[in-house]
Amino acid sequence: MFDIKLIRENPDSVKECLKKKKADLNLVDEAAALDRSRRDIIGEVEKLKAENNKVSGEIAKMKKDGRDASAIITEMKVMSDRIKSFDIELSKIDAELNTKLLYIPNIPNESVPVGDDEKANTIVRHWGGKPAFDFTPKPHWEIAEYLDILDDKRSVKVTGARFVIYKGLGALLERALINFMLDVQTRENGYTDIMPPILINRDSMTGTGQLPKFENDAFKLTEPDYFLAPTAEVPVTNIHKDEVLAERDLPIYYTAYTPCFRKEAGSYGKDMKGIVRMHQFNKVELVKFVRPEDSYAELEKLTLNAESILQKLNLHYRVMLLSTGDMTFASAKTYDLEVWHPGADRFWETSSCSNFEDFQARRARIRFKDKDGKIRFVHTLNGSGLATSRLFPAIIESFQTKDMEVIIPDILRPYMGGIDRITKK
RNA sequence: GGAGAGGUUUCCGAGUGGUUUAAGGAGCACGCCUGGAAAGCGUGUGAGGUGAAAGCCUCCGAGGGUUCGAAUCCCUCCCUCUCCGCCA
Repeated sequence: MFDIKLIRENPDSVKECLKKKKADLNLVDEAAALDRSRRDIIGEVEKLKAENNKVSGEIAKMKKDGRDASAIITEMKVMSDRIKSFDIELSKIDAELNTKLLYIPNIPNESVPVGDDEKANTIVRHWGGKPAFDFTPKPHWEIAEYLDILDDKRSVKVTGARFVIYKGLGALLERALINFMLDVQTRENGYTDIMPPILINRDSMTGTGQLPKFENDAFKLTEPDYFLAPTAEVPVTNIHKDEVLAERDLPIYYTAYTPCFRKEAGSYGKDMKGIVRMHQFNKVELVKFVRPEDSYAELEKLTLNAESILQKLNLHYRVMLLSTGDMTFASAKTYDLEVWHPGADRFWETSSCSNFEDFQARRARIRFKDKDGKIRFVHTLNGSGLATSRLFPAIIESFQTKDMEVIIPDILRPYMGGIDRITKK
């Protein structure tokens, strides 16, 4: 949620910042105008209410003394009607203003490169190197089909396009990855394991910023008014919705595995091969609630926590700092981790690590009481740690052999009953 | 899904149309007392909005309604508990 006070105090610098994020700047002026009339009406109606409260007390006293109050009561009927019509007007303006604010994106941090799209993203660092092959590496869908570990034909019968069935050692590898990632984050990096609900109510979807603007991107139940979680970020961040935390509780680190559901609206026909763009995929998520003064240091740590998974798996990747035009609506700063897919001969985003500052906290009303007893919004962060739909292919493609076997990375073998490779049955 | 009972401030808990400006108690904070502590006594103790400030306004699960006036009466919804049904 955008802070109306920033708009009230300095609309021009707000617009300057939001321009970088390609926001509709009219929203700022419209919000400013609504804020002005809102406060005008509050001034009026509160004067009337104060008067009304005073006279009500007098009426009570007269009744008690057995005096006739009918003249004043008649007078107060008029007053009451005036108050009611002001209140109706006010709640209309409140709702309009609130809607405007919910459609304004977060302001990017100063360290974020300014640009229109992903071309302006900058490479922060590389890790590892492209694996060398003495043959042409195959894409994961060819290997997976040969090894019979993924089935994207029968999943169409069960559901439809962009769903996949993991089978046999494919399912085991998927399960191993999830367990391995959760173990690393809980045992080494201090995250608490969470298994949240995956059906989400409207208020929580609004809290993290998916609604109201991006309702078409989410799967939705007809009854009740619930959505399928597009990421564990939504249920996990909303755990502390409407709470005032103690400063000593911070920072809070949560990790959660959930399936994630996305409509991928607007991507028809794109990336149809393999499992990189599914309507349902698996992801381990990292979520943090921190003090505002710590949030940028915490973003660096969170990104390293996500990177550690790729390093332990010995997968080549790069860290990108997203430009203002490529960032999501709610984010103030985002690093993407892109893992190398040798068979596809390209990098694929497998993690997105963001600091939302107080944007989500304001929407979801997540606050803390600081040392001086002052109540402030926390900063929220999250990052994938990681998405298997991009990680599974990276493993299949990076560790393939000439005769289409897949060597299991050492660290995953204990999670797979000790097997060292996937071979054709 | 059915029947019943509930939801009040940090917590317990009173309140069934007008001195409720939400009693009382506990907890917490500060002060007095004390060699120190406990007990006792006193004072204070929520959030949001608005305003330069004093102050004022709003909030008793949520949203509507009745009334000059609602924690209190009416309607809808949500949640909790008990019993029944169903079920992994």
